[in-house]
Amino acid sequence: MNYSKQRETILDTLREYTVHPSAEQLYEKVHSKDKTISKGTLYRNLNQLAASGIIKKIDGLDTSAHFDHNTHEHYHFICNRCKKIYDIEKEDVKIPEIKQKDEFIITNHDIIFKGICKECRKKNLD
Amino acid sequence: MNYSKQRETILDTLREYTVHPSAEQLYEKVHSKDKTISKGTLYRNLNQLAASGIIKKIDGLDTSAHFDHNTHEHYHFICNRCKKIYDIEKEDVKIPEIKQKDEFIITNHDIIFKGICKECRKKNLD
DNA sequence: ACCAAAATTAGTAATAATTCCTAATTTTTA
DNA sequence: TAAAAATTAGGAATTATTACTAATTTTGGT
Repeated sequence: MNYSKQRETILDTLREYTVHPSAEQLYEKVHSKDKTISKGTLYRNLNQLAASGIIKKIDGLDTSAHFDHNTHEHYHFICNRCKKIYDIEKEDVKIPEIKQKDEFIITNHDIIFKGICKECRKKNLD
Repeated sequence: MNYSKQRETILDTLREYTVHPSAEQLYEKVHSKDKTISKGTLYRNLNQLAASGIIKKIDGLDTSAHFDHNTHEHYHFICNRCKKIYDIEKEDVKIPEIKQKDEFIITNHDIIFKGICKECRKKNLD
């Protein structure tokens, strides 16, 4: 991968997030820094960065992909009400182990927990 | 939910699958039975059926949602090469348990395993 | 069975997320 | 510093899905 100013801006911007933005959300922020960066460039770079393992692409959270600069293995929780995405540390989960039965070579797995977050639960009690 | 002939056809058709078709794949088959069923009707019904727990909607497998008539809890494996989706029985997985720390009320979770399936592995050895 | 209310439909338009295309520019190589 | 390779902006195209509307079907009470 060659250097490009645009890719640097995109990666830097993603790294400012503690949560995991969608491409659209990231675009807003990237665009506010550099008006000339196009969506094509954003998507291309996010996919390249994910393919080379520098960032992570998370599917299945909602209708769009989300991106995460935190590459250490961890899982996610999405609140069904507010749709916010929280990190679940791997240390807090008993990691699933699968009896492979010679059927599959499993290289990775994602766990997505769903439910109601503390904040939304509180709101409901008012 | 009222009865409708279209919904019956859609559900019957989904139940013919052992794998989990996308809406598009299902549409082909449904359409071959009844040319008048529209995509709008298909999507609406799939979402209604999923909302009422009669079927399951699986996100995060690829770019589209997939649907599963098998409502007993189980996980999925998707092959990175052929993109086929296999069932992983819950009995074959040590279920993850999370230290909730009072933060979340977890109502459900999905696990998606990724890797290479047996068939694709074989092909590579030829 | 009959009828009004509610639910559902087909078909199409609209939207959202993402990829593709192309000519121009930038980066790397040597 | 010039040629080759990679990357870009911007817009068109594609894919997946939802929204809209007038017509039809289903349902529950009589």
